[in-house]
Amino acid sequence: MAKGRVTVVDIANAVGVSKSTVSLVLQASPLVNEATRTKVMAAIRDLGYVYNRSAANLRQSTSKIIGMVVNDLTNSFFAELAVGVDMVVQSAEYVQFLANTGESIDRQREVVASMREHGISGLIISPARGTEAADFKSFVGSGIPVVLVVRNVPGAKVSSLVSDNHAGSFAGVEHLAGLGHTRIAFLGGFPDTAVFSERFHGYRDALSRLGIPFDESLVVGSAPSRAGGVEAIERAMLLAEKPTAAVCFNDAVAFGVCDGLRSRRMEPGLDFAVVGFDDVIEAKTAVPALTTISVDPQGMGRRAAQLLLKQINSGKVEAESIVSSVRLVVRQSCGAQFGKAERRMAQ
Amino acid sequence: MAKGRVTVVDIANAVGVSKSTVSLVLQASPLVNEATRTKVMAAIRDLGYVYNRSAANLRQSTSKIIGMVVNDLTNSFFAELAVGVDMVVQSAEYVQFLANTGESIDRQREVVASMREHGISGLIISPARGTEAADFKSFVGSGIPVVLVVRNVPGAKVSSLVSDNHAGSFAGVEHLAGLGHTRIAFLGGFPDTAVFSERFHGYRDALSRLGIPFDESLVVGSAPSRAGGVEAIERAMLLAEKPTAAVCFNDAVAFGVCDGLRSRRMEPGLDFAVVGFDDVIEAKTAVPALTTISVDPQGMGRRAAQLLLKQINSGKVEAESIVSSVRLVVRQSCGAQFGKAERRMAQ
DNA sequence: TGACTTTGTTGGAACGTTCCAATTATTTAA
DNA sequence: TTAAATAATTGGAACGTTCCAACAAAGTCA
Repeated sequence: MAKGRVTVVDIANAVGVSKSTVSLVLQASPLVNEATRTKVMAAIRDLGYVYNRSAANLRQSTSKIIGMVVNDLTNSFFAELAVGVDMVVQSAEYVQFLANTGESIDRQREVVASMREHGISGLIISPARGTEAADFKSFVGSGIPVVLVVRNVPGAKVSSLVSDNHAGSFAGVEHLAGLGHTRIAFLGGFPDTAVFSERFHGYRDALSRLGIPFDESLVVGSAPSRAGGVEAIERAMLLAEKPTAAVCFNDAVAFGVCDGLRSRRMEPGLDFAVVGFDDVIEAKTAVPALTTISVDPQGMGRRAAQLLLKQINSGKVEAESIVSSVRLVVRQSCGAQFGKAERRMAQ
Repeated sequence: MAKGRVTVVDIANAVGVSKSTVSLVLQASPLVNEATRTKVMAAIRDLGYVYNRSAANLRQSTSKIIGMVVNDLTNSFFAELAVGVDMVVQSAEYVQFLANTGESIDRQREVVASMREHGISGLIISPARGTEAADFKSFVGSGIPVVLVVRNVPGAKVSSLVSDNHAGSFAGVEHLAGLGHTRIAFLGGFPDTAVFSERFHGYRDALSRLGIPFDESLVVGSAPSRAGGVEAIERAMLLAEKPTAAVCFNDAVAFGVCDGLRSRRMEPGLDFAVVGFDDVIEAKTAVPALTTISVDPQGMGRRAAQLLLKQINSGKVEAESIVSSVRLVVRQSCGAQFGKAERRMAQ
């Protein structure tokens, strides 16, 4: 009792077996007799034993821990991504370290190093802007699987799971053009990111496919946030030839665009068509409900975790690149529910 | 090289010192000579050594890990709470296990047990509904500090950090009454939670202090979400004597209430006054900007983490109960910016 | 000079588990 | 009856670190 902590050998003594037997019970081994198993279990309960995974990890040199690093947890897209990961990680009886980098590359380096010291057996990361392939060298060197999610890092020899950004904004533009729009803006996002570039090229390629001239002044970048969206639509509305519709970098921007429209007494869906990107939960319940490109962040989190666990279990780490398909979800913010006559948009 | 992993003894051999010396270098001990320190550091870099914290934990029986459990990470209030915790945890060079329970008590029990097995040295938890004091017995027994955050659990002998819910809704009602309202509803939230009861009593006590009769039909519960808010305002508007204003259970509900008002062609702030609770980031940028009771979830997360770290470091775990003060933030959704004549609300 | 102190360094024993090879007890096969 | 197979258990060595007591070398004091 005086000793700090109850260990396997304590329960072994209490029951009158060896620590090895207790260990076998803990691992649910079929080798141990039913009678002794129940006795051991009883002692475990009575003495208040708690399993020490650190010790086990040390011996086995494998842990049931995975690392999860996101660049912005306050963005509900990433929060849901984390929830998706958490779900499969939990049901596989793993536990996750979660860290938020807030786009800081230094912070990212710190937490990733710390996780590595703690012996994670895999890492899922939505990398901060400016992450380089070299940042994962240490992992590929020691055979620890890494899954890049949402954002890819060129040249990194690790797996990745990203959404089909090009196809997504392509579909958004097609849809708006089908409603009669020709002045379609592309709003929000930082132009120096891979995701922006993919979504932007989808937008541009759709325009050219549809024979709509591309006008550079209609693409206005901003922070990928609600506040950024407000700012972007304000800038776009300063143009001589105003847009009548917009494909937004993401849903946060799209909500900001709606806010900005309202404060100039325009109703999204009626006076201006807005298409978002991501389909966060609020998109469905907002008023007007947001027409958006559904990426299903939670599903993406689940798939990323499954991919990672598969690689952990198989032992071999061959990088796999998955592009997850997206689909357009038509709701109200694009005005598709109105007849042409009812919409008040210039076309 | 053939051996799996580089250890302290490998670098000790490479440099020509003992493993003890290498260990001292790793701990930045002042006892070791500057020359040998630099030699050891060089070897660490060259051989690609990575520190094994599991082994260290085993020996020291203390870890640099804390556990963080939240009931709903998809709610941005809790996401921000987690970010706040993460900030101070990271800068204290700890790392956090984060798990989401989704209000499931079973899941909560599992993850908490798992974290305990992994040797966390403290736990911050926003408990799922139905959590009992007994669920923390194992922690108080072994002297591991626990901080309950957002929701308290009666009878639990652990620290807690909750916001002043009573004062918050009291202030909300006072403000609305000051604008001339007398039919003030209390919308959203599950009535069987402690937070609901505190916020509801603040509402009720304010009414009685102000001499406004309490009308039970004006309090309508719902899920504490955006969808729940839509539902709650719809039910409230079915009343013969409709409310003209509402204090909402939280911001998510308040946004839902705004959505619901709009879909019946009423403008929040102009036709109906809405006050939220929590002050999530979107509250400021939404249109109309939400008048709300500011709780500062990120700050709360930071304070909770500081409290926990203080207890971890001091070694003594005396339960501390902190009630964090709140303040009313007046924005647009309550209509305070308009003169009495401009508001279109029945009063 | 001898007795101390200071500055670095060190081997070995822990920490709590798992794994391996060895052992005993029991059953089956011939 | 003995040999072989099966079932259940076991002691001890590992895993990679930290801590402790001991020690050597050099400097300080009177």
